[in-house]
Amino acid sequence: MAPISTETDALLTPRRQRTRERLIDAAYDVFAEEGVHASTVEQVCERAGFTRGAFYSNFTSKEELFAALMERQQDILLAALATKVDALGPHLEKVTTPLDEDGLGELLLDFFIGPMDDRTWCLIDHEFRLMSLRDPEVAVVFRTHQAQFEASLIEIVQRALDSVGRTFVVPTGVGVRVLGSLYQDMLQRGIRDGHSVRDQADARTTMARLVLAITRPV
Amino acid sequence: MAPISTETDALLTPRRQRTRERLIDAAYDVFAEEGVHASTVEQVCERAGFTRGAFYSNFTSKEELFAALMERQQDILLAALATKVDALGPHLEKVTTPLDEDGLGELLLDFFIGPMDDRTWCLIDHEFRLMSLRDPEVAVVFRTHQAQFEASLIEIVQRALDSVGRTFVVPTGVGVRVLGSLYQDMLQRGIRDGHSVRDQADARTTMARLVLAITRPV
DNA sequence: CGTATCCGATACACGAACGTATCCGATAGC
DNA sequence: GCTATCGGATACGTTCGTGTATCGGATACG
Repeated sequence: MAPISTETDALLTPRRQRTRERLIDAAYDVFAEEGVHASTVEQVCERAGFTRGAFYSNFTSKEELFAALMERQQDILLAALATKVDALGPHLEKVTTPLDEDGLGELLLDFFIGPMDDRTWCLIDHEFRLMSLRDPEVAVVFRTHQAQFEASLIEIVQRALDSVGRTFVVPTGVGVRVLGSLYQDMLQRGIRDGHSVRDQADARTTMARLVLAITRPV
Repeated sequence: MAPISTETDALLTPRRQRTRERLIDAAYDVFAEEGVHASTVEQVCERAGFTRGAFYSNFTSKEELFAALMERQQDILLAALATKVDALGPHLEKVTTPLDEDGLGELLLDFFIGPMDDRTWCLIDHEFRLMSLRDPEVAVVFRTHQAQFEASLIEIVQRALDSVGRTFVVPTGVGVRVLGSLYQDMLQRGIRDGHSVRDQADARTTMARLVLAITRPV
């Protein structure tokens, strides 16, 4: 329950950095499986192939490790989204034909899927949200991440809709949130039911229909 | 981490029942504030005004207590929804005037709000969802609850829409899930930002606009 | 090749939560 | 009103995770 602080000390020997990375990698899996609070420092170290000595040499607490983990994941996520934005440039020209449901669903789901579809990430994200509901200090961090994420997402969805000549009938921010919420919902159902959203055909068509419902030809 | 079993032993003396109730009441608050795993049996007992002796006389584990808690809340929730369904009978006649945004938003939010708007419940529900993502056994219970809840909600929303002469342009189940997802999203934002959804005017209009977007006159 | 430093391993002491075994008071039945 | 049983309190031992203090080996540098 120590306060979360993002201490990115730039002066780290390569060896230290590698150790930290391995610990964060391990935490990513362990936290997802067991839950952050249920996880012990020992478990994380064991999976990383270290003892607790290594941990306390690199982090002061489990909370600091979690903060470092979230920071890293946020960077990865934003980078992935940035890549998708770029990839959308060429895509934007291709779709000039009248759109069909499947095509649009495919198109949009591809942008939601990828950065977010992983079961492991979904679990950690869900717990992060929960923490942010309890702890105002975490809420600050969460809002920051969320804002950046949504900004990227809005840009992507906006471009995607432009490319097929449609526009939201609700404020763009709301539209994106609606799509995001529904996607999350389906994703979690998938996890509970033990199958990925990827191979869930009706998820695609559901998303596609919703998009058609809350957009109109420009 | 003991398996959750719903042991509703009907043969309980009044005294035992009261003790159980008080423990569950306490758990409701403590679990919400601290999180289920972070909470200790001691904390729950302290808030309930008992010692651990009382607890272990009534429950075998924290998990069993949690199961009993969720069972009770589900009953309360369904009862509240049933009441709302009934209350919708008279309401159904009243709205014959052409609907306005605010009116519809008000109408629908009133049905989402009430059973779900409580911060405490939101926290516990969120954690329950998280548990269901990790533990298949919990997932079974969650799906059951969720199915009953959605059935009630669908009935309510269906009636409400009938009363204003509109119908979904997406499958009803999807429509309800979309509304529910967005509501949850706004609710959680409210908690993070420290204000209730109740006094968040734009939440109402946002919901109203979304409803108008995904429905059409019948 | 020797030495100093860094970093992870080992060992230990402490505290917290658990679960149980036992005790004692209240309540119900006769 | 006396007694038996029930239910919650008390007290204990145990386990588990933590954090720290110290040790030992590897790596960099002269």
